[in-house]
Amino acid sequence: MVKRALAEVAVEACCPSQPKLRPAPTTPYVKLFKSLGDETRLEIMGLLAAAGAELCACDIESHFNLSQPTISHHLKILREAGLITGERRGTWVYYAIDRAAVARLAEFQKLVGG
Amino acid sequence: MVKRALAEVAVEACCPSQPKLRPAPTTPYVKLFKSLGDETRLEIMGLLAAAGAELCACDIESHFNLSQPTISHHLKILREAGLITGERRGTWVYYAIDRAAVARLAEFQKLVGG
DNA sequence: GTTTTAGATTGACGAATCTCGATACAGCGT
DNA sequence: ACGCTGTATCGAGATTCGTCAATCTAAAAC
Repeated sequence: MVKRALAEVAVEACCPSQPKLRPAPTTPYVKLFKSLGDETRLEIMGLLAAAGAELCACDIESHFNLSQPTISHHLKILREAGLITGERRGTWVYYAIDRAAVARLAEFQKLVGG
Repeated sequence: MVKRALAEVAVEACCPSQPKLRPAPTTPYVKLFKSLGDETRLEIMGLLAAAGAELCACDIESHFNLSQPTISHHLKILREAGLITGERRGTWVYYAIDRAAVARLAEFQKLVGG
């Protein structure tokens, strides 16, 4: 009788009472992934990675069929997400991949099961 | 004279003529990052990671103050991005992190400078 | 077959996002 | 000081996205 009652409970419940599952905070990564979740911005990252060095904004612009304000906007988003660094030298601004960003990717990767 | 001419060019040009920089294709990662670029979906990933096992949809829903259709929608997006797997067993659907997704994150990481 | 319950789908609305033209700002050269 | 060039910011329009209530489908129990 007891045995049967337990069996019934097991069938009825899909979730055997996990009241307080405490996942690691993922909020810090939202901005990171939101920034990477755009075709143009990802291509900018690929461009900087392929260059292996810093590129000036005009260089990046010339690789797209997008207006200058649009590229500038994307560069700003990448900068604010900590994915790239931008340094003004004279008239031009040079952008490069921020290596700390790669580290944060590794962190998240470990978090989700690496 | 020749020397001086070269110097002038170096000053005037920020981009020393890199006509065909051929970055690795980043397009395949767009959907991946777009899916991760949402607070709720990222938290679902954290939940599944913390569980270390599959969870049924009802379990995931109970951790949010969002409607059932909304969670279902997010789960679909994560599934279509290859980030999680969903398997129906009887009445319930069980979700788990797709380990291949972690591998793709590592790929991208290597691409941008790991 | 009917009822019940877990999930998925549909349609609609508000918010966020991408894009552009126009404009403003920063540095260099004259 | 003035103009010129590279970059950033400011609206505004168009599209995408997150959310919900309502509805539909799938599987199990009766």
